[in-house]
Amino acid sequence: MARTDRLMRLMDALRRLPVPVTAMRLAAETGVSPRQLYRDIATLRAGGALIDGEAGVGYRLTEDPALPPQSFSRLEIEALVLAVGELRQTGDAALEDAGRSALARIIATLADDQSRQAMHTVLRSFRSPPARVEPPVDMALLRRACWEELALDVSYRDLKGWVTEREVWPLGISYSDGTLMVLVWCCLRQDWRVFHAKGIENARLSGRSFRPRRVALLRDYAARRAASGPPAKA
Amino acid sequence: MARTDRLMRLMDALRRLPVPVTAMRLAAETGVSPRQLYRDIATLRAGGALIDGEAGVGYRLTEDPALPPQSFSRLEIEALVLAVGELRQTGDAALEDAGRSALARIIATLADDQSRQAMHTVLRSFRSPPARVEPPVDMALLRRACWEELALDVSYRDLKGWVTEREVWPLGISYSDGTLMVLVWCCLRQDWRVFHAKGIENARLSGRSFRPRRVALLRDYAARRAASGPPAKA
DNA sequence: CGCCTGCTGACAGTTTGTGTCAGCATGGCC
DNA sequence: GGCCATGCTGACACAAACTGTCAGCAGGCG
Repeated sequence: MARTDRLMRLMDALRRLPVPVTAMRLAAETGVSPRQLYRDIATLRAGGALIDGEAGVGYRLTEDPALPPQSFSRLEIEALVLAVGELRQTGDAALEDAGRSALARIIATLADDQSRQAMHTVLRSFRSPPARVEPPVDMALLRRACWEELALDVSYRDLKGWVTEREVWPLGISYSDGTLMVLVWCCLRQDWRVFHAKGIENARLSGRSFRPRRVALLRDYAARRAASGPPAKA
Repeated sequence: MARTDRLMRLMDALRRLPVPVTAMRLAAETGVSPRQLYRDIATLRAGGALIDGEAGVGYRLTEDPALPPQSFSRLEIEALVLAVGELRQTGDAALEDAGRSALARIIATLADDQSRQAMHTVLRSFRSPPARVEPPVDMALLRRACWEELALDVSYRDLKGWVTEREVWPLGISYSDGTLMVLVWCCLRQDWRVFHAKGIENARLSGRSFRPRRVALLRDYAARRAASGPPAKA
């Protein structure tokens, strides 16, 4: 891949050399004819690089959206920003903070200062108003149980209002349509169930850990759902 | 740059598709003959990618050298998974794909194999059922206008049903409470407005680009909102 | 064994990349 | 204005790279 490599070196030269830098100089730097240099510049521009060229002066690298191989595309960052913003709706503050923190770290790895600052600004601007709801249940406990594969004893009030006591193996937390949900293997029904978090009135560690492993159970669940449609709603 | 682009898509496919994945599948995914797929795999390997291929089984992406190692906490990863899952609700397929792709890349950088595979399983298990709504408006156009700072002429139907024609400067896309929203500077009202995406009945580039820059406008918006509460709803 | 799959070589056709030459447009200088 | 340096584009021919087709080998799995 001689060409791709050369384009990388071109970008590097644009960043490194004192501005303005002439096409002739860049051509020498990358070992290519002036004509080809112009073509390479065109390629970079087509790829999103903002290279300012002025007749009689030279080139200036205005912005470096180093999208390709290394970093994230602009759309990907935008998607993550939007997605993390939605976490507020879950009412789970720890989760939201974690999302913001992860996102901040991702943004910090962006190549150039300018897009980094731009994304930070966007991130701050779109902070949605409080409007947060109380987490219906101890999400931290649920998460810990998922990760450490610990069985839980829960009191669960289903959508009809009936309360039952069960041992469940929590597999994951999901959020959709404004509702926090927990996927569990229900030892009472010997089947998968999706509990609404607000229905979990009491949850405590049973002291037992469950087997098979969480990942294996999830795989089974995914396979079964693929075979027979969505599961019953507990 | 067809080839380089295709190699990127190949990497993405390797990260995204359930393992193991056959060469035939990857060839179809990248629109290339099986023979060429083998050549592309060889190219990626030459570039440092650790792709494990086994006869009779398929390919497995072992490690992703394209990213600096980043360490995320388990909770952070969980938050991102949950957040990205919610993107489906926006009805914007491009956005959702970008989110999944970014997430797959992040997960690929996780230190140990075990949590990586666990997250992949979780990611796949929780794929929510289709249930997708049509994007109410050309989101790609809106995004492009935001990024390239291009003014738009829109027909907007507000919540009372009144339709107006305006020139707006789109600043960003937001999603909350099940509704896609677009923050704009409205040239008609000379003020910020938050448009509901479904109310934008027609949007086309006016041919003008706007100043001040998007980031500066967003900063102003954030500052003003901090001073005087949320903006009017157009 | 038969099948699926990864993997490699060879060949031809096509595409792409490249250098050379020519010319136009623009900004700065005298 | 003339002049020069420089960005930029088109045309053309040659070279290099890429790609599909065909063929064959090897390893896992039932």
